[in-house]
Amino acid sequence: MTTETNFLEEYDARKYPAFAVTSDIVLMTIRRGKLSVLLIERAGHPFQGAWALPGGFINIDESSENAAAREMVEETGVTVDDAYLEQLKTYSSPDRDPRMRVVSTAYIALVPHSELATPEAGSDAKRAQWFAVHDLLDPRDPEDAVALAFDHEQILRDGLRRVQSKLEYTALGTAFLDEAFTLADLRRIYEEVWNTTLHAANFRRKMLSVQNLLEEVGAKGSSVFGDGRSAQLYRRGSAELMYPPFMMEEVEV
Amino acid sequence: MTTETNFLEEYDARKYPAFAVTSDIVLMTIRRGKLSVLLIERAGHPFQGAWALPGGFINIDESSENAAAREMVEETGVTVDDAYLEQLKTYSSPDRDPRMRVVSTAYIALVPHSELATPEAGSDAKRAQWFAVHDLLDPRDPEDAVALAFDHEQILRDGLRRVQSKLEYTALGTAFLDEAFTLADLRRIYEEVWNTTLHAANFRRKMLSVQNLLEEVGAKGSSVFGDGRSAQLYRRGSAELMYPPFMMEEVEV
DNA sequence: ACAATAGTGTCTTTTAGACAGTATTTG
DNA sequence: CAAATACTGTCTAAAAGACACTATTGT
Repeated sequence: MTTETNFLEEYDARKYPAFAVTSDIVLMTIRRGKLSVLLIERAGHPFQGAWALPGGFINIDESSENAAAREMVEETGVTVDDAYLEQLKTYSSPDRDPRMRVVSTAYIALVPHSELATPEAGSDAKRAQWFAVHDLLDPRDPEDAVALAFDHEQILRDGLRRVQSKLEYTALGTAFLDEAFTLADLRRIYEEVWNTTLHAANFRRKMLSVQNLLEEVGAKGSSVFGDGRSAQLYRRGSAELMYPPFMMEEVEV
Repeated sequence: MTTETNFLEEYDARKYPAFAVTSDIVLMTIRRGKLSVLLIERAGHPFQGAWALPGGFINIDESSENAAAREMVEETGVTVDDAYLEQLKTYSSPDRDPRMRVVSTAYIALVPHSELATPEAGSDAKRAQWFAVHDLLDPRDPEDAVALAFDHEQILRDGLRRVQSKLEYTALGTAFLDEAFTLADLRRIYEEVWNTTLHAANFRRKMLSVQNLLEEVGAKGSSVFGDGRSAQLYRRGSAELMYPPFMMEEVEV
């Protein structure tokens, strides 16, 4: 921490504003065919009883990414090996937490649902629950409306948009799936994250046309919710990026 | 963590690790035809004499974005009205600053070069200088190599990549230009940021085909470095996004 | 056998890339 | 007028979208 002598004084932390720094995690999976996010019910004030993203304070000797991974294990039982983890954005509005000055770096975590322990397995006894993301953010039924604590609804919206756009030009969709999956499985990921329907034949042609994106695994299996003919299994290949990208429909202005 | 009711006490900042939080700014412009970044020579330890991104501690009552804008004015004379400002990423490795625990949120700022006061106009007397980004990050001449302080080279690389990819699907290129510009001006922005050459006729067709991306301004003018026939002037239109995108060449693997 | 989904082939439309050639303006 | 760049038109290749049809598997 310290190397020299005279500037130590000058940079004493007490001479600068001190902040609490947290990591919040947007943990998403496809559960029962729906894009879902894990939320935790707040036990204390403020926002008591409201739902919030899992997260917590980062330790003095760890990075915020490390903190995100640690909190995720503690609160959800998901370990980083299973999860894709990516920094989303940092939220620093001075009044985002009424108690104190907290700067929070949000992370996106994606997991195959099969990897998940029951959320209740977290070490502390807080109640955790999966929520369907689209129902929560754009409720058709008023009953689906959920009030999120702090600025967590904004964080969730930002996280959803990030995942949606990354599906366009990366192999990120596979992060929702087990190692071996069918093209129908992958297509359903796209359909659910984008909240749309896709043309199966064209989706196949597109995905298989990208070099090294997917590679066949030497077996056939049934798609997750299969009900007919079983299909070729694939695993993720070495290509990280799709070029040209596979774009969502243009957003209406 | 917290489950109790006397939360005020429990959330006292002194009970949690306290961090210094800073904002660093990747301020870029096209100067003399080259994509350039403003760096400041460090006066004190560590990395004394090395070049660093402008930035500084955020105040207890402001957001990190606000701090970035404020520091930019203080150190470079550029005000936010002139600049495009966007959060890049947060850097939080525990050993990124040898003196103390500092978490820094980096921002990208883009300005038309004509808007710039001389960098020396900053309030504190530190030396500021423009560097050509591509020469700095990928020096062909060993003389161009510049050692950046802290993890600022990584931040600059991340910032460059962000700007490069945003040119693909947004109207961000116009942030480098004055209000009225020619298609040749805009093309030169793309060429310089992507460090490539583009086909002028196809570039024109692409840009003009996106609805509301550019609108004619009722006059002709000469391109910034024009030497022949003068051209139609455009200003940025209402469209934020380009669909379909205008992609860089595929990155080699 | 039938239902259901996997997978193939092909036609059309759109977009990208290349490039020839004309039009205008500056010096 | 010459040099230089703006601008237009057109051909070709690649990719996207739509859709008909065949193949294979589970029940």
